[in-house]
Amino acid sequence: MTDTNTSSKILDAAETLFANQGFHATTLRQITRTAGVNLAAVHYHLGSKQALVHAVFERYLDDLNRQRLRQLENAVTEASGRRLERILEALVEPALLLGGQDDRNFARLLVRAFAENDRDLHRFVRDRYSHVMKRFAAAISEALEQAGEKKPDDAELRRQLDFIVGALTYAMTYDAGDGNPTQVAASLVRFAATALRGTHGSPALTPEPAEA
Amino acid sequence: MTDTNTSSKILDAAETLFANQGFHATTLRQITRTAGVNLAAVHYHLGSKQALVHAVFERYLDDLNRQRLRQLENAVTEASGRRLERILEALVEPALLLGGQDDRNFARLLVRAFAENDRDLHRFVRDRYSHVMKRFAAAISEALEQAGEKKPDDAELRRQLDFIVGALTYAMTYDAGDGNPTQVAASLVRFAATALRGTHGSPALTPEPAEA
DNA sequence: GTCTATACAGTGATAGAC
DNA sequence: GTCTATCACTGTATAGAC
Repeated sequence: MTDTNTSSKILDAAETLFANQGFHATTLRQITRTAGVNLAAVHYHLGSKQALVHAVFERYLDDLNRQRLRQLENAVTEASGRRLERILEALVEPALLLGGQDDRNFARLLVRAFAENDRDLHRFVRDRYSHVMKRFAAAISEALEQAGEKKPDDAELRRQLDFIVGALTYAMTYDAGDGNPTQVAASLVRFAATALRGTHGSPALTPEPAEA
Repeated sequence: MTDTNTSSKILDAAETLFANQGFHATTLRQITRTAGVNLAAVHYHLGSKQALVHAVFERYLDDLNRQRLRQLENAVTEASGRRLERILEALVEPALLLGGQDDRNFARLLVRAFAENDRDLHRFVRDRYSHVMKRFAAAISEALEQAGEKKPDDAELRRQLDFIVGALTYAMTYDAGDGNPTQVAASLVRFAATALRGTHGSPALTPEPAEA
């Protein structure tokens, strides 16, 4: 925010303007004017508007996932009764509850504008943070295995983690008036934990889905 | 597709180009050239590029939700054992399995570009199809109530339906290679049904979330 | 009413001087 | 590294022909 070099000034200005106006509506001229740098500087330092969006996105998500992993480290030491919930909270809470209202606005707009700029941004993000999701999948699998009767099927668990991330991403787009984020986070954790336990817990009662 | 009037020609050309290139990358000049009409025609008939996007979006989602409601009508007549699954299939399958590969590509891109053009497109869609979600919420509530021990809490059920829609929306953005849509649909239905039954079914075993 | 030709201000990008 | 000048192209608006 108070960085002095040109790249950081551009990133900071872009972050603020994107949060208030969205990606598409924000022009490079606005950004460079706000940052107090020349228009051409953004191309020299970042390459293109699309690359600038990537960079802003990356800086935000790097931070988010760092916090998730930190919270996950504490969660996996939890006694088995609530461990699954603690793990899911580590996934959900940094995204929904983090920071002040400004941060939440930014998160919301960032996610809302997810698909705006290029068609493979989604894939870019998924690849960049796949190790985080792998880590969560492993922790969830371990928690279920310890509490349940069998080792969860990996492919099925991956799909389910995607469902949770999808629900979370959708919830991140809520406007301020759309509901209490604390309540939403708690509901999502309960929803996900119940589904995970129910589909992996007791083989006799929950038949495997037909593997097509 | 074979409509002769100018409006339909524009909508058809836009639909195809959007599906192949995304909203943002597609220019009005491309659209009008493909449609064989004058550039100004899009403003005369639709008003703006944003309005054109709305119109294309609307035409697609009207169709999708019509099919959902039709499938829901059959689902609610199902015997109670699998009724919840049938209802969830009515929500999920038209979105994931519908039509040929072109339709699926279009659905994927449409959803991927959900937030692209204006910041309240999300809200626009939610408002326009809220009656569909109300109908599904009522059907799910009824199915749970009949099978379970108590009437589900409406606010909680609404949140959960949002989670399911979020997971579904996310799954709609999968690329062709990302997984078998039939498998994804089946997994999502099972995931959602398990969560719904588990959180609303037996009060003693599944404590209410703290209502903040 | 419907469509065409034309113009306009603003965009992202880039070559080349400093 | 930075800046100016300039480019092709964008969405939009409108005057006027059919």
